[in-house]
Amino acid sequence: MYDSRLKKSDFLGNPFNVATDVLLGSYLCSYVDGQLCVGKITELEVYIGAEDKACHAYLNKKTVRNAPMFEAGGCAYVFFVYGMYNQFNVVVSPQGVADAILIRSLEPVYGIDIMKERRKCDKLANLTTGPGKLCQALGISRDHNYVDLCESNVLWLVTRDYTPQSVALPRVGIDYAEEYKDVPWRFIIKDNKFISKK
DNA sequence: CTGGGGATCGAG
DNA sequence: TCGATCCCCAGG
Repeated sequence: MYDSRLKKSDFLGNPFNVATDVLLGSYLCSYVDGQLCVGKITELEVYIGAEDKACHAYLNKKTVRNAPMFEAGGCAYVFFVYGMYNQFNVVVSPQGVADAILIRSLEPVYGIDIMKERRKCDKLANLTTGPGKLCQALGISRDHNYVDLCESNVLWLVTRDYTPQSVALPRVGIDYAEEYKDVPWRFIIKDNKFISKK
């Protein structure tokens, strides 16, 4: 189990299809400090470089920080915010197109004791329900920026084993994004309780 | 609700 | 070089 990896071509379709038909319900796996952790992706957000005011690469503007977004689909983009948290994104689309999917919540599947230790928290529902929390729980840091999720033995993705029903919602924490503030580009697994916000 | 915390990037 | 701002979270 957990050996049926997502492959390069899985990341190259329309970003919204990749989000709901490939990534939602698939498994994010990390092997950090000798510890395997696995979580099912229950919540994510789509960011589109060319037009999206909430996207780091709005207007395809490339900077040192967002450069990974311009890599080909399957690349990891990890960035640091608010002085203490990391956020993990899966880059999608072909090289040169700066689209990415922010992973917002997971349902813990394996390595739960390690997650509890890293998070200094015993409550299952609080381990991975937020983009900063899940990075902490799985040991994801900026060391993993640019990791090739199709090849890495540190951070990778495994195909989902069923087709979850998805629900579209507005994205979180982007009040500055004007007309893109309320677009329903956040997707969750219907009726799953491992979600960051109602 | 509040504020900590540090990297980032564009303005000057 | 500086400083406003940031795809958040824990604690009260």
